[in-house]
Amino acid sequence: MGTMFGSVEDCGEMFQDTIVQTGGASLSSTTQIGNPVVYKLVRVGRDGRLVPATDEELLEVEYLLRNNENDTSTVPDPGQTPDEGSPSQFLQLESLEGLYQSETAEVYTEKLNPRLESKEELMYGSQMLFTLPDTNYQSSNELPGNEELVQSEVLLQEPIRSSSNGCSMDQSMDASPYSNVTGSPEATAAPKPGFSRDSGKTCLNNLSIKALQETFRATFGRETTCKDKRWLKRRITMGLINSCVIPATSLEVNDNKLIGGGQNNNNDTIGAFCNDTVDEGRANNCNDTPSSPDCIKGHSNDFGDSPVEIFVDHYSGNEDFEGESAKRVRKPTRRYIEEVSEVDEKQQSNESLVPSKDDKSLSAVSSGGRVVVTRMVSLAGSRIQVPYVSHVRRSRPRENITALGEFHSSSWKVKGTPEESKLNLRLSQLNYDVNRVSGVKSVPGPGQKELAINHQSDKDFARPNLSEVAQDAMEAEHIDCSSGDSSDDDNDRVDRPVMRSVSRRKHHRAWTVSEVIKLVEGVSKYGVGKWSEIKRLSFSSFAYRTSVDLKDKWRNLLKASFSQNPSKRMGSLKKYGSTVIPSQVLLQVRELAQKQSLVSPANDGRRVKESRNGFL
DNA sequence: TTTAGGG
DNA sequence: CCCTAAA
Repeated sequence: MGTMFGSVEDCGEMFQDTIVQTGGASLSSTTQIGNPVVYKLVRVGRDGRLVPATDEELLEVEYLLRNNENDTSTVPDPGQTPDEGSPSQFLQLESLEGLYQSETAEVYTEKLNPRLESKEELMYGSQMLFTLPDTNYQSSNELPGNEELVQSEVLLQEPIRSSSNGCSMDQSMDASPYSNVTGSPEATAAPKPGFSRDSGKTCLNNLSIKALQETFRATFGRETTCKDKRWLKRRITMGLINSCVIPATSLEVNDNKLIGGGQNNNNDTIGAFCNDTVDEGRANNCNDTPSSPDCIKGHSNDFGDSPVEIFVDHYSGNEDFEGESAKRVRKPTRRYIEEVSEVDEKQQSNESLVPSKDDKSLSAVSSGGRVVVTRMVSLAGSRIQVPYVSHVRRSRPRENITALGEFHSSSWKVKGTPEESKLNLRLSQLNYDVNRVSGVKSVPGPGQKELAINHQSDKDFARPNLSEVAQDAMEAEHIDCSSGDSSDDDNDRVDRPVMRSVSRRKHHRAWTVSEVIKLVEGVSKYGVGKWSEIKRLSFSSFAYRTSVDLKDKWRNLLKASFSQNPSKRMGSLKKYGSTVIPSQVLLQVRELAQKQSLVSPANDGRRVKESRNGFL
C-alpha cells in the first residue's frame, strides 16, 4: 500500500489540530504513491463505542508525534524544507509543499494517477481496516486514554503496513478502524483556512475562488474547475469533516469488529464505503443544497451513538467522480477533442487548401452535376460546403481514441510545464515535416521515436508512415511497404499537429507479399472464411492484422485475381506504390476461390478437407 | 466473438 | 480500413 498520511483530529471540533505525518516505513518504496489517510483519534469506550479524543489527548499525541520526528518524517510546516529522506519522500514532500504552487500541480496530479492501479489494494487494505482484531482490544477498554493514544500514535507511524505485506495485521491496527481516508493531509500544510468548522468556514469565506480551488485540491487531492464559491466551500468543509457519514445501517461495531454494511455501489473501490454519491450528484451541477444534514448531524457530540465514521475517499486518484471531470472525461471528450482539432483543420483548409471562391463554385458545380463535386456534395449532405472536411473526418478512424490516449499519456509523462509540452508539439511536428521530406518512417510520439529507413524512390516523398514498432523488423524482408497505402486521405498538410499524425497510426498498413502469401497459405489450409483461425495460426506474428483485415485482403485478392489483364493491373491501377502481387499467388487465390465455390457451402468440414488436399 | 458484407 | 448486422 502506498504511503499513508495520518492525521490526528479532534473529533469534537474537527481539524483544530491536525498532525500530518508520513508513514516512514512505507515511504521507502519509490513506486508507491501517497494514499492520504487521515486518522481520527478516538478512544474505545467500554461498551465498544468510539469516543472522540479530547483536546488534551490530542495535544499529547501531537507531542508524542513531534518527538518522533526524527524517526519519521513529518510535514507539519509548509515552509519547512525536507533535507533528508528517500527520493520518494522528497517527492511526497515536494508535492505537499507545492500544493499551493501551480508549478507543481502537474507533479501532484501525476502522482495521483498511479493510485488508480492500486485501487484494489487500497480496497483490500481498507477492508482490513474495518476489522478489529480481537487481540489487544481489551486493553483499550481498561486504559483511560494514554495507552490508546500511544497505540494510535503507533498506528500513525505505520498506517497500513500489514496490508501491503499481506501479513498479519499489526497490533497497532486496533485503532485503525477509525481511520479515515480523505483527500490529503496537505490541508495542514495549506494556508490554513482554519479547521474548526466554524472558523474554517469563516476563513473559507475570505478565500478567492482560486484559493478555494487550491484548497479543494489540497483537500481532495484533485483539481476542480468549479467556480461556485459556495459549493467549493461546502465541499472543502465537507472534505475536512470527512465528507460524509456512513449511515448507521452501513457500518456498525459488532464483537469488536467493524462490520461494513450493505451500501455496495461497487463503484470502483473504496468509494463503495462512502455514501457520497448523492452529494456527488449535487456536485455535478455545482448545485448546493444547503447542507447534507447527515454530515453535520453526525458530528454532533453524540459520537458514540452515531455510526463510526469511516470514510474512504473515493476521490483520491479517481478522476471520474467529480462533476467537472466527469463532464469532460467520457465520450464527449473525445468527440470534443476531435471537434476541436476538426475546427482547426477546417480553418486551415479553408484558408489554404480550399480557396474561398472554390467554396462557392463548389456548391454551384454541384448543381451542374460534375462527377467529383457531386459526390462531394452528397457527402456533405447539405448545402454547406464542407465536403472536404467531412471527408477528412470520415477518414479519421476510431483508433484515434487510443492514439489520442497514447499521445496524452506520453505527452503527460514528458511534459512538466506548458512550455515543455509546446516544445514537444513542435518537435513532433518537426519530425513530421522531416519525415515527409526525407522519406523516413517514424512513430512521431513524443515518447518513442523509431526511425526506419524507407527504401523507396518511386514517390516524390514518403508519406509519414506510422508503422507499428514490432512489425518493421518482420517486414524487413519486403520493401515497398510504406508506399502501398491508399493515398486518398493523405492530403495532410505539413502543419498538421501531432494528434493527426499519431492518429493515423494503424491505418493503411500495406500488405507485403509475404503477408499475402501467408494469407493464401492460410486460406488453403483452413479454408476460406476461417479468418479467425488463419489469423491465429498463420498470422500470429502479425499482431496488427485482424481477422477482418485478412478477410478484406482476401476480398481484394479475389477481386484482383479475377480481373483480367494483370499487366494493366500492375501498370495503371496499382501504380507504383502498391505491392505487386506475384501472379502465381493470384493464381493460387483463384484456384482457392474456385474450390471454395465448387465445394458448396453444404459441408464446411469437407470443404476444408478438400482445400487441404488440394494444397498439401 | 466471429463472419459477411457494405461503405 | 471502418462499421455493422447477423450468427
